Amino acid sequence: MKIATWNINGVKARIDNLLHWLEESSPDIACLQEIKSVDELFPREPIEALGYHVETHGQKGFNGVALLSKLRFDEVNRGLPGDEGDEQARFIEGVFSTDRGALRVVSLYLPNGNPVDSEKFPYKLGWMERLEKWSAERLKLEEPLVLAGDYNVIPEPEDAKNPDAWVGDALFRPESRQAFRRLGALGFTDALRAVNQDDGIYTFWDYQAGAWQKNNGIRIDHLMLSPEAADHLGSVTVEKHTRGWEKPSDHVPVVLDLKLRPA
DNA sequence: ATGGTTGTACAACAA
Repeated sequence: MKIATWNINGVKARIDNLLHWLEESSPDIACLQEIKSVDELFPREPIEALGYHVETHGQKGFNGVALLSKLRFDEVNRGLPGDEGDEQARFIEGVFSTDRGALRVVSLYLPNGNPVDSEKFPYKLGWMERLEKWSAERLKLEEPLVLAGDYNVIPEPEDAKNPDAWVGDALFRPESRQAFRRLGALGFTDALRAVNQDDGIYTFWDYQAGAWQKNNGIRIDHLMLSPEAADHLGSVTVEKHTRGWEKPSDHVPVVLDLKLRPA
């Protein structure tokens, strides 16, 4: 079963690319981030025409996440618990039936956190704490769980072409990296790193300053697996070619093959 | 070091 994550940076600007990618890559479950759309205006019809069920958690203008699935949703939960005042749409969980029982998949868009001297950085760290608490609870279920999305965290210097340029940035601050590592300490596996330790694997290239042409990228889109999901880990692929398409997103899809089958 | 780009119910802001 293929589970993919992709920050599409605006679903309206990216709908042609998205449909082409769905046909080409054909993930069973796709986790999208930065749809930048309210639920009512999400272009669900052409996606449903390709055989996908669509669930969104959107807001006007910014943020917004979605789950597209060839499997029927048994359950959908929107929003990361732990802060009643948080209005930002950054989290959606779907539950599916497989040959090994329930599979939980989360599409998450972790806050960027810049500038670090603003309220945005503590919001990011608070969000990561809430994610940690929520994840620790979910781990008790001992089920396959995939936390997929744009984490806005560069885990290690090897995950950036020019790590020096990111020192002090919210994506590379020690506090952000520590919070990411705490997910590992809880028992989650970074799927890409479990299958490939090479340097120079990136998932994001800025639109500015010729970053793509210089391969000045960073790896910030991650699939974190519970032990029961990691037990079924197959291949992990970064679909870098999509960054060279017309009107590309600044992120590319990361696709995980889990050795599970739909029920 | 600076400036560079793209998206969003179109206007500043986010990244």
